[in-house]
Amino acid sequence: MVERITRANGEASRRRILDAAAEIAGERGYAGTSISDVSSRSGLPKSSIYWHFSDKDALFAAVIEDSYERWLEEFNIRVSARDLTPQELVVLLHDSLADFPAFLRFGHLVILEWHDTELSARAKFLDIRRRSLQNMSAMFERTTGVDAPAAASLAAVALALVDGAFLARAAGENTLADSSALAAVLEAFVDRTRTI
Amino acid sequence: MVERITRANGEASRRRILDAAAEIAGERGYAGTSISDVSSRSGLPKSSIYWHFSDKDALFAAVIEDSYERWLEEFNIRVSARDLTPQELVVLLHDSLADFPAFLRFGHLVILEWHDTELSARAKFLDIRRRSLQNMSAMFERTTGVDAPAAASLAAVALALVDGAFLARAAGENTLADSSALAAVLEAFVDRTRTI
DNA sequence: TCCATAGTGGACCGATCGGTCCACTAACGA
DNA sequence: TCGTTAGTGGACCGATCGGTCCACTATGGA
Repeated sequence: MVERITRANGEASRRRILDAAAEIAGERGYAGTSISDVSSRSGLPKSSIYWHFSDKDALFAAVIEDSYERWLEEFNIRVSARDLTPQELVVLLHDSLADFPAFLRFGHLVILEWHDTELSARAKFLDIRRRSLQNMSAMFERTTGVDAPAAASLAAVALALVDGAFLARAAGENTLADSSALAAVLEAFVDRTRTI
Repeated sequence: MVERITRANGEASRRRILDAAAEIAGERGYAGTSISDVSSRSGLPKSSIYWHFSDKDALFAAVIEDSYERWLEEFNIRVSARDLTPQELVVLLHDSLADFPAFLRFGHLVILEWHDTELSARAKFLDIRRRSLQNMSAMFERTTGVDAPAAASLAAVALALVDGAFLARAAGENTLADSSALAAVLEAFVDRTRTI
């Protein structure tokens, strides 16, 4: 039995739905995004959305996964398999997220949004954050030479700075639009950590 | 003509509505909070809500203003009219926001949430942020002795750290639950700024 | 005491919500 | 060529949305 070839139309439609949903969800959050909105922005009827995804929860879980993968792909290109110092990493994170903001915008929203039933999208995003913190921590241990607890603290601070700067951008403030300020902060903190 | 005394019941109801709305809005955001939810949590009928507030937009604008004032009152007690260094301020901000999270939770949500019509709550929160940044900047100029641009950069970094740490707490991470890490970061950055 | 008014209770409105159903088309394998 | 199936179009569902309306109660001032 030959592997069934997926119809070109089906895959393309799934893409259009995910793109439209990611766009709107990054602007309005889970509760603020209606299936009808996704339908009209993607140009596909609601029945197509429910054919590709079982329900709203599953759709937005797929949106998180998909937009994360698309951002990660771009990010990995910029990293190009090097090990990075905290200040290098924070610059790459900041700049790549400024170019592909949909992923983190929706991510931040689902962190803050609670619902009666736990959202799959939220669980997925929290898992991505947890793994990212671990990766950053391990990398910082190698590139700065500090011990594991100090590296974990560095990672937490780096993530907080990136999140905070992203929020400031969303608020229309240009105070941290330049990533060099973040790098300077982390460099000072790394030096302080090393000398103690 | 004697000033008309407001009925005790009316003011108390307004309070209950604002408290209920702030609670739910901090969990679900603007779009995710329905007037029916506010009605049942406050125990007052919808007609009472619409008697006290003209519409949903006005209600949540009042929620931002009110929850800000209540947090600010508590914060000012802790500050006790001193001038603070960046590291002192960030600790007080972090801890007071951990104790009164409703204000910033909803604030972050309305930063990220967009709507067809600009939300009054969002505009109010952005204005509060702007004024806070100015106040922090002026204070840091006095307490650290750096020049105005450096003080503004310090304020932006301090705010980003507080926002980022708050988001990490909302995500259930305890990596930055202790505010001393934030203080250490800012102290290192202040020293670095001074010596340049 | 009696009227004016602040505020409550609840039925009700049209629009929209998430989701279902089913007829239908187009492309594929046999 | 023909039957199967992936995928589309659109009508439709009950529930809930933000908001309105109005009868009603309770209270304070005259």
